[in-house]
Amino acid sequence: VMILRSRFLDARRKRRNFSKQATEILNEYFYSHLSNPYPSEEAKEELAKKCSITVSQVSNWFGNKRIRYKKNIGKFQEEANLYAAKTAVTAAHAVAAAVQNNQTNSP
Amino acid sequence: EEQEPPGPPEPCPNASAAQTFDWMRVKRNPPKTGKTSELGLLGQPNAIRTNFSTKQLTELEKEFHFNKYLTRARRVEIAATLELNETQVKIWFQNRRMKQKKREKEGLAPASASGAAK
DNA sequence: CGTCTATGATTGATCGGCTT
DNA sequence: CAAGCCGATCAATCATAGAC
Repeated sequence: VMILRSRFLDARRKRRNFSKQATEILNEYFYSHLSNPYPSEEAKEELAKKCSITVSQVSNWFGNKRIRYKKNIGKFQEEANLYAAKTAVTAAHAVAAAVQNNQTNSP
Repeated sequence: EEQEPPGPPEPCPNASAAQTFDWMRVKRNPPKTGKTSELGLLGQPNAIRTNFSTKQLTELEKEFHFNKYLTRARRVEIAATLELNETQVKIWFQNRRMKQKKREKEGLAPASASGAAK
């Protein structure tokens, strides 16, 4: 039938994939908050700024990521471990810095 | 009717591998908006996303331009004219308002605005 | 260059919270 | 207490970018 529906109204869907770095930042947040990957409005704004995309795009990204992740957890296992290791290193550095700071600043 | 076919492919629970958190189990109830299926089936709601026709969307859009909010009477009238449920019309307006708000907000400072400081 | 998959966006409808 | 609205999210789908 008129399956030719909105052929031009959807023309705006000329999307462009996000930069590799933006995806990197979004994934880092997603996997480091896997127990509750729902960034607050403030967090979304911050991520949007870091990724140079809009807040809506950040929302879309998380929405798609959450649905697709739970739809096939196995498919993201590799990615999950990759980012888990990365954030672990970051956390370790943070702890090290904290310890260092604590020793230097001993009352 | 929910049966975990085989064992979840995750025989390795240790390590930092992902667990199954609550948000991953969230399941939405099927839509009950659709009018009772015309196909003889009794109380079986459509349970599927309704596809609005171009004509219906055009009319809804026209009405929205006239009024952002509907009165009960107008809603009944439109629902009848477009052969939709009052709920579907109500929801369409609700979503349309949110869409407009989003659009206004985005098309108002795509470039660097100063204010980020908060 | 065509086919298949990954991905961003759109949207009807649901969920929880608050207001009327 | 029921009904409407908001804001966020879900879930299915569209259409294209990218992998092969």
